[in-house]
Amino acid sequence: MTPAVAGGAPARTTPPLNRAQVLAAGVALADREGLAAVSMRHLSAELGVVPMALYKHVADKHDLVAGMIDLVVAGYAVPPPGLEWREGVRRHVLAARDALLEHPWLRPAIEAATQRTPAVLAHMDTVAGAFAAGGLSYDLVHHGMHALGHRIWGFSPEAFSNPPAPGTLPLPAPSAAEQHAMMAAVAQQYPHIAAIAIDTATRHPLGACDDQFEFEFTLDLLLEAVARLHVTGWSSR
Amino acid sequence: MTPAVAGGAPARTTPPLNRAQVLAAGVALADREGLAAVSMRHLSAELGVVPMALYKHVADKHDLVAGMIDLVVAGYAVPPPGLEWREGVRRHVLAARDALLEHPWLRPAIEAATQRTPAVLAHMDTVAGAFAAGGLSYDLVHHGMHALGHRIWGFSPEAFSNPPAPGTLPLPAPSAAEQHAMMAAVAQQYPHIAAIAIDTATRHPLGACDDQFEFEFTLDLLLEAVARLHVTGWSSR
DNA sequence: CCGAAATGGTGTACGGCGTACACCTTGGCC
DNA sequence: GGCCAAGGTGTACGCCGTACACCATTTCGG
Repeated sequence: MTPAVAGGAPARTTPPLNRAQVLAAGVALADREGLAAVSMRHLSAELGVVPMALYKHVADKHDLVAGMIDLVVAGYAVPPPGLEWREGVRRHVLAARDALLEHPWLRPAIEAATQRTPAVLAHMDTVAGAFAAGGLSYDLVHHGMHALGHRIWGFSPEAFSNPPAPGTLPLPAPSAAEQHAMMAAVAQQYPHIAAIAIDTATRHPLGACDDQFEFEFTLDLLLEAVARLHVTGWSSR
Repeated sequence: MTPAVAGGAPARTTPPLNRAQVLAAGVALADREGLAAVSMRHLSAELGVVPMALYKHVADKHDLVAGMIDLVVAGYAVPPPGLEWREGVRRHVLAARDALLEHPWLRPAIEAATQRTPAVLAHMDTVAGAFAAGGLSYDLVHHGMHALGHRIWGFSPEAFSNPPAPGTLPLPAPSAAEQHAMMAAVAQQYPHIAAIAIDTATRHPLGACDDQFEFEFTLDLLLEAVARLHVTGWSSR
């Protein structure tokens, strides 16, 4: 009742939430249980609060995940200054990839996102700046950025299947004979895919594709191709 | 009552549905109203049937959209045989792009998909075959396919914003003065993006990016880079 | 110091979603 | 004629996002 000091009314049992805490909790929840688990109800429970309380801090669900994306993208590591431009761009992209590997939900979230948020724009600007530091024309920077595409965010657009994804296909493992029969059938119908699989198996006996290698392979392919255009004075018109 | 001929009982007022009809109706609905409008309830209503009836033809929602994807991908145009390999791959990818432009929902659907279905595998096999027709090693074919990534399906991974998307931002258009102020602020914070925008504006006075040009630019960049690796005998090990 | 406003958490309710489950009708076949 | 599978129905459940009215606490200008 009396104003200050202490010992009076319960004041406020817990300090009020704020947007940053909500977003951080969202990121933590997505890291732990996946993007699908980030519902307003689930997240609010996590914060010991009723679902509608979140709407005091985020406009709606889209704003929530946009904020989560922003939070992670703002944390992308920044390479040291003064690098040769190709190395600079390369480091930026690989730094983004590092963050992305820590937050597997980020990729689908970015793909589904419809708006560009501040940190996201800032990252794009930074990468464009890394190109421009090499003296490339903004025309070439522009097209080079398009060529990198989502690689700017740290992931490739994979046409080949992702790993089965946790929670999918709890089928009993097929027997060895069944596996053999299936592979034979696949080889019949998809001979080139089979040939690739065989080639890969002989080259890397233990596992499937090396994602990191594929990523850097294409990244360097693109950077080299852009560099070649640069030295030959390419222009889009 | 009596068996055959005609004129007896109403028989069946409508012939029974089948999977193909359900998938086709799903594609048509997605074309018309977008992927979000394809719910079991909505689609079933479209077919004059109760929601649960669809489950007699489709295992679940995922199976439905997988089937829809399969249906469209199976319809990708096939270039004439006998082309030089780069041109063959190029045509396959551009044919995929054509189909994709007719079905804007396909891109998010593919991105969200978790399983590879038969037509999808067949398309991958076909493209791999187009590479292999040029005598490229399967090692290089493999990495070339990874480099193409989702371009195989006809779309690039665009880091730059998609068009605002129908049904978004019904804000009143900002006044000219407001627009000017906003652009100035953006130019302050994102100087390189601003520089790109200015360069593009001077180069193509009328519109934003030419998506088709960007797509083919990167496609050709990659094909040329792969071709260069091919002639120099590249290998991943 | 008081009262008003702003801030932030609550409770209820609605319409939509995917789908499990039990049921019923119809058609074809022995 | 009787059976069975195929295909359509009806009901119900538990999720989802969020509109809206309400209440508690803090903050702040007069």
